[in-house]
Amino acid sequence: MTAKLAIDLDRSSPVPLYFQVAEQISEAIRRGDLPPGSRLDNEIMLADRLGLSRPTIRQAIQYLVDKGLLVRKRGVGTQVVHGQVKRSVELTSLYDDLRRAGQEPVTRVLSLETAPAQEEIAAVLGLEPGAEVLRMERIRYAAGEPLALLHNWLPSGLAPLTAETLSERGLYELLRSAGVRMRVANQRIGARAATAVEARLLDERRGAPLLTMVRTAYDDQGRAVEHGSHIYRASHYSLEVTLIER
Amino acid sequence: MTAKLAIDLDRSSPVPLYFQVAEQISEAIRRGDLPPGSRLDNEIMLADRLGLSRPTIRQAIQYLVDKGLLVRKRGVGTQVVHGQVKRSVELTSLYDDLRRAGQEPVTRVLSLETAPAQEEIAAVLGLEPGAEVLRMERIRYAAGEPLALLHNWLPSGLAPLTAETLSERGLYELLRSAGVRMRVANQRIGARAATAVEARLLDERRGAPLLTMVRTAYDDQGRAVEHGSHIYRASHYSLEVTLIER
DNA sequence: GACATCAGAATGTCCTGACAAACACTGCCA
DNA sequence: TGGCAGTGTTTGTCAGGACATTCTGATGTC
Repeated sequence: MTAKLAIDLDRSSPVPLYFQVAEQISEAIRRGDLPPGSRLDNEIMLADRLGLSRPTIRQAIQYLVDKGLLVRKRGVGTQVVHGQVKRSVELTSLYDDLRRAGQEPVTRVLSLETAPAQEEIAAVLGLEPGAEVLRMERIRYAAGEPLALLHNWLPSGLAPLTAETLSERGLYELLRSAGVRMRVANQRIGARAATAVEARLLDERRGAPLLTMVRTAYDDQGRAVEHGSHIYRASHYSLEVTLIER
Repeated sequence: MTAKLAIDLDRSSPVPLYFQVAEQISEAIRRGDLPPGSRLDNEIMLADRLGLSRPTIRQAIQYLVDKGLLVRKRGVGTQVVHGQVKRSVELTSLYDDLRRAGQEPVTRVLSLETAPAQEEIAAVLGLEPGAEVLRMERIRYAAGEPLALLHNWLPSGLAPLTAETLSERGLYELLRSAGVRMRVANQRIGARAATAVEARLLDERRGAPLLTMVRTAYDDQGRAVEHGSHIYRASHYSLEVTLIER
């Protein structure tokens, strides 16, 4: 059964037509106008009805297929995916995650300084050994409890960061608003027992299981923009990852 | 500087032309013929030289941009991404990971049985409560040491699995060769201390930190095809995830 | 009644053509 | 010498058309 699905286009807008179409289909799915399993009109009909060409419609649909919202099958048609597929893969930060979960994260900046990079850090960031890097250490609280100990290194001069802004907003948010566009991140997730120092900072017992994450994020150009080594209280936090295979 | 980059096409092959182009560019990057940062010819020249149209070339390049191998900028051109971007996001299994790392994983099947699904399991798999599911428990060894305790539930009748085949190959490999096409997976990663039973099975001390992963994988249609609850020895294993943001 | 065959429907691939927008560079002018 | 406007290059978007491939369901035959 085909929903009527009203889509209106603004040809004078700088937003590409295919994107306008994709957004409105996506909205319809989110609203429930297009329930899981329902079939879209075929591409030619859609193109006809909206006064667009088939490639434009295809581009819109392809965009949503890549995001995991739609499924196409040759000879069959395009359907809204079944099941509660979560949000697409995203480069999220702990801060974003907590905010989305309705919490009010609080950050305490333990240290923030520029210094010559240690050899290992310079290597992962792709800098000359000894180049200036910004090094910071923070504790993130949620619901009044310490949640994670965050340790980051950034190439110096990337963004104007102060202890004050870092207390109020997340690192990724600050980087994004400074025009840094992160595109690829590699993260390694492990676990280990808390040392005495870590236990004290995180209000855990020594030997308590901690979740560790080491991440390096790269921008458009493949330049490293951030390296982080974080530990989380396993009793209070777990990581969620959604993978989509093309 | 533009490498000459020889690409030969087989128009009689069933492999799409855009894919042939993408594969060969990808190969050239892997071989080092196209070093990071080097510029590709512009799309029109490439199309001209290969006797293809520009949309076909664009499709090939877009494919590689999505995989994180290339970067495009309007008015500038297309470049090979800097930095050592790892493999794209993939739905990997522990077995695949170990094989790729050059190890020879061994699996011991502890149990394998069909039974009515518990309520919770039926819910995550999207089945009627009490529907038949295949439940299995395995231990995975690498280099002679126990590495992980794997607990899985599958809708019954999905693939012909026996304790014998499961000892020799990975679950995901078996599912794939049975025609199951996994496309989306949601995984939650955490950590906790080992219980006495777990410690004995994994040759750890009680209370040792373990990495936990709960994953549900869905196919093309959004139907759940596998649910797993695994624990890994944190001292011997860590998870690696690469995220690409579009 | 079961199986094979065929037609219709839908997406997949590929082509040609055109204009718009962003970026880098050059040369002009103050 | 420094800033600025113009110009060329390159990718981004969009149109319209053609044929191939694959899946579903109906038809027909044994």
